[in-house]
Amino acid sequence: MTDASRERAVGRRRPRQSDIARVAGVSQAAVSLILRGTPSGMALARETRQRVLDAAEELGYVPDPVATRLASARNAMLGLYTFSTTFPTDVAHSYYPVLAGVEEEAAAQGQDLILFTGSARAAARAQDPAAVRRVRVADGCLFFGRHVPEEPIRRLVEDGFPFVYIGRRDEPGVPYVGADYVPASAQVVARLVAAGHRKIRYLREHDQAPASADREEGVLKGAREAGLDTRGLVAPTDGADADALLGGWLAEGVTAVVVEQTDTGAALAGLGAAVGRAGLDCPGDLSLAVLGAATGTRGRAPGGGAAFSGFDVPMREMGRDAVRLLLELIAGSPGAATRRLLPCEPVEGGTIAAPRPPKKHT
Amino acid sequence: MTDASRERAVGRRRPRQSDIARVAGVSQAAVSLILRGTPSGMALARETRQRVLDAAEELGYVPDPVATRLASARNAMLGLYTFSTTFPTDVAHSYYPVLAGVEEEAAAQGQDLILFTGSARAAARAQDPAAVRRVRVADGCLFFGRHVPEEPIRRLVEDGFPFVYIGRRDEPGVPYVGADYVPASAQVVARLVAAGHRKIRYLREHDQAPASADREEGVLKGAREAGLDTRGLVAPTDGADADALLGGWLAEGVTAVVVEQTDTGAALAGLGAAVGRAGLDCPGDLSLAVLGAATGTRGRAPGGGAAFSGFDVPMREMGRDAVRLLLELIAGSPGAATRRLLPCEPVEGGTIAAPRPPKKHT
DNA sequence: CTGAAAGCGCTTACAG
DNA sequence: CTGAAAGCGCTTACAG
Repeated sequence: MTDASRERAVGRRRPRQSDIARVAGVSQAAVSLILRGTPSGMALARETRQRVLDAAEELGYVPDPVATRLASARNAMLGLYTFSTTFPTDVAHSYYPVLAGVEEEAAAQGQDLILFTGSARAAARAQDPAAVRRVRVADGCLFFGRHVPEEPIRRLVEDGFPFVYIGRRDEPGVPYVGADYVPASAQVVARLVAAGHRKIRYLREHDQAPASADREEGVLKGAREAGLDTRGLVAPTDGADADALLGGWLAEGVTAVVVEQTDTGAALAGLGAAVGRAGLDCPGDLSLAVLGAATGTRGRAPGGGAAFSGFDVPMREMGRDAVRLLLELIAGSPGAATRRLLPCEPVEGGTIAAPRPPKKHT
Repeated sequence: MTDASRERAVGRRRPRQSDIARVAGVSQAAVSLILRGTPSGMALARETRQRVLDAAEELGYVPDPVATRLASARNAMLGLYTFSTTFPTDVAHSYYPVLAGVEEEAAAQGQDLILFTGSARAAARAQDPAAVRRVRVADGCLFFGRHVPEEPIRRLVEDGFPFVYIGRRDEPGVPYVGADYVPASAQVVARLVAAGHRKIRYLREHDQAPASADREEGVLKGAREAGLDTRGLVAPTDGADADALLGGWLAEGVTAVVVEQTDTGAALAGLGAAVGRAGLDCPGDLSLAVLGAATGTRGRAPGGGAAFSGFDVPMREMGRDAVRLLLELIAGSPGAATRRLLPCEPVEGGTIAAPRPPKKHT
């Protein structure tokens, strides 16, 4: 068989190890050993190795990740499963920087990413274990999203499949990388108090997620530490009732509002609009603070060009660190804790000022 | 061996078809047939099938996706190779909707996406053929990006690897899904002419990409068809010299400017700023048209709140169609043409008006 | 130092 | 109608 006819015989089909073996005149197993650079592979005759390497190059060989994985080795592929579309229609979607961080670190670590298209449909009937189960084609998987099917995840835990949540989770034993909202939120309240505010309100969305629970906990903690009255402090909203809420608060003498910023941005958008309609100046008439905008995607205060005061969520870093943790889990050697909370950077911003009328400082 | 001890022997390990086979007293292959509900599976004795189904249920069997994919010779994984980071830092990056379309269609077709991260960067700084070759782990691959290494791609063509470009390409034989810029651009000129403009300029970026070439071709075509003088019509810019260009044009009596919108948005941004600095009203003093903003991410005209007149690039649809075409290629049965141009939807917008002073219409 | 064999968990022809 | 066999493309012991 000539080289030419041999190549033709291989045809359109992807080259595999046995093709290389035939060309190089060695066994298929030897090809595997040599290509992977294992000790036993390196021990083979230098000239043999070169022949194999050349043949692989010439044929354009690339290992089949599925076969590799089945034969129980590593893929160098990390899964990314978002419980919603990965590329949301809303371009400014708040969790985007997380994905950028994931991609960045994966690239740095030489890992490719498999996007498990959580077919909007699958999310709806998300209890379908098969949908989640296919993440096994990767060495490990990152999960991301507020609404998470519990049952399929539990199975993954049982099977010992390595995965990491992006965002804190309540379920015991589940590794995650989240943001440390409690102290960050408490500190925002402390700043308001330091500026002279005593009548504060916290506007949060109607949403049950660990991130929301943590922010509220932090706000309450901050209020208590400052000796503030926490009755009526927390006000859930969907954004539509902002005018009424704002009106009531002004009448009560509220001078500062803390707002939760989440995916939808509904609470902040609603309040911002209400402030505008009421013709209020921020921070002149009312101080505002926002809990958790993504770094670099912060909004602007109503009317002014000032950035919101509050803190940033280290989304990019969360993505990066989640990749690192996942890789540690895959290697079987989690270096540090497997449940991590990253600090949120305070943002000075320009929406906090002393309350009007200015209180005389003692 | 009792049933109990057998079950214990199976232990923590996930149940597989051979376990079911043992319990139900049939062959492993029969289990596969029955579980998959194939014709041959359905043909088996009703009672036998029930026994297998029961055993599967009892053991909590779920098929291993890795093995399934290996055996069925399809990975159900499509590559997505972007010649830059997939998740760009700039959230408003213009090609984002394409990715959304890709994800959407992939999900609908039950395909997962492999993001080639590390390799992308390596390819960029090395023209490293090995980097691009890695895409062969997928069943096929989508390529996307302006700056594309040619050599590795040629290699893929030779090997018969299925792939599709998103965006028109000049290389013969390369399948693509692009936008039909020529007629869309010509039509924009026609609209300007219909509004009474005779002195028009086309501002394009310094960039050699098929998309840019097509737009220019369309503008020239439109101008010729309207009997306009095409000398001096086209002006390349990097955005920095906008003031000078604008000044010159006004002196010449130019009443309308067509601008190319690309990734960077430099041309449009530069001109918009210049118009603002000159204190001009748009479209009162100058009509503007933009060639190719992504649907839903259009900018706003300087000063006013009006959307730019021009056309939309059907980015989302390009992404979707590229997935469809790729799947056809993988199946070996391209239904329609393998080089497709999708129509661009005209955008009425609010930046085209009759030139001032109004010309008397004959 | 080298090669042949078994196995990962499935699917799919192909004999009885 | 049913079952045993081969094969998907790899890895990893294990003989020579």
